[in-house]
Amino acid sequence: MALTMVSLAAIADRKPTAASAQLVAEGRESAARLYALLVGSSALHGPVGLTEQILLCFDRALAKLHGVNLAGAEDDDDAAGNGNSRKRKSGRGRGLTAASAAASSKRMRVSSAGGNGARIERKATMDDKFLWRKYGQKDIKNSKYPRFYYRCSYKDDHGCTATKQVQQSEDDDDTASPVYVITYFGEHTCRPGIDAAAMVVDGGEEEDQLSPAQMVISFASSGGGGDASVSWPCSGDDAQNNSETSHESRPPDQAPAGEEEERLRPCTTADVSDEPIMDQSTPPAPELLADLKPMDGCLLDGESLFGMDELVYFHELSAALGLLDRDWAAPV
DNA sequence: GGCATTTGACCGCC
DNA sequence: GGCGGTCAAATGCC
Repeated sequence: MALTMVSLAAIADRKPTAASAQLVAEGRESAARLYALLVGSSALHGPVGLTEQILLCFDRALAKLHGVNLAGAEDDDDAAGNGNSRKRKSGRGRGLTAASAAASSKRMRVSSAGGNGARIERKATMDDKFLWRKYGQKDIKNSKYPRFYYRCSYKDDHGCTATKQVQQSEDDDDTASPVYVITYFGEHTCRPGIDAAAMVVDGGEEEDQLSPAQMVISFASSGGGGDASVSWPCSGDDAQNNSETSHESRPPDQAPAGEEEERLRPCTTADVSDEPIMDQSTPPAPELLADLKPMDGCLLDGESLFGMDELVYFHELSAALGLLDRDWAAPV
């Protein structure tokens, strides 16, 4: 189940293609048929709930494939600067192998409104509960901004292999808040039980880590105008360490009038229910991630975070997109 | 002095 | 040879 959801999220974050959209649509239709069968069996509440979640995730994937930015997250390939980081193939002899890098890479996006570039960059990209040490910087071909390389400060002390790469997105040049794409590699062995990368995918599902998961997190501002959604494949307790996620953070000193860091909170289920999901503008301070409540229904241990009205919405959306047969069962 | 950062050089893959 | 990732000496900061 978790693997399914993560895969769907991964699909959803890639650029839409007719082929992939069709595949997702077909998968969605199959899930719908399964749902219809399960609904016919009154004693199958568990499977029904799971199927509902599958349908929701398909809907989200389809919506993204067709440019409906439900999660407010841009394509991470573009965000990383023409996708170079995605194409990482060689781990080099001294570093991560290609396999290990791909196995555990997790990405997230962090934005921060203008101002002191260096300070903001650090503020926006370093507050993830881990102590990082910069060990390199590299200009990336066809990318306007350099890529920064960090490793866990406890690499020497504890042999911690966790590393991360930070690169400013070129997509947001025209905005006041630069967006940083953070890619995590390896695991934090310095703090047993905590792994900034692995946290993204549901714990214990090794398969999930065999390919970079594409998680999307967006945040709403309580002040309005900020919409939000989160695709969160792990429990809320792990929220602070989620990576391969997208979120934007706007430091308080650069926040628009009336916004303060304390108000920058991740959206909750209620946020999503109340507002249409199109884009995020006011992200939380990373430290606030610790208090995040995951709101995507994908992997929340049997708890669907979407109401059925939302399912209908996605159903209608998919139908409007012309991808799906209209006879698949969307429960109301 | 200790630590983190910077930056040119090096390595390995394609 | 180009490229991305890492190393390690030099440098800066506290």
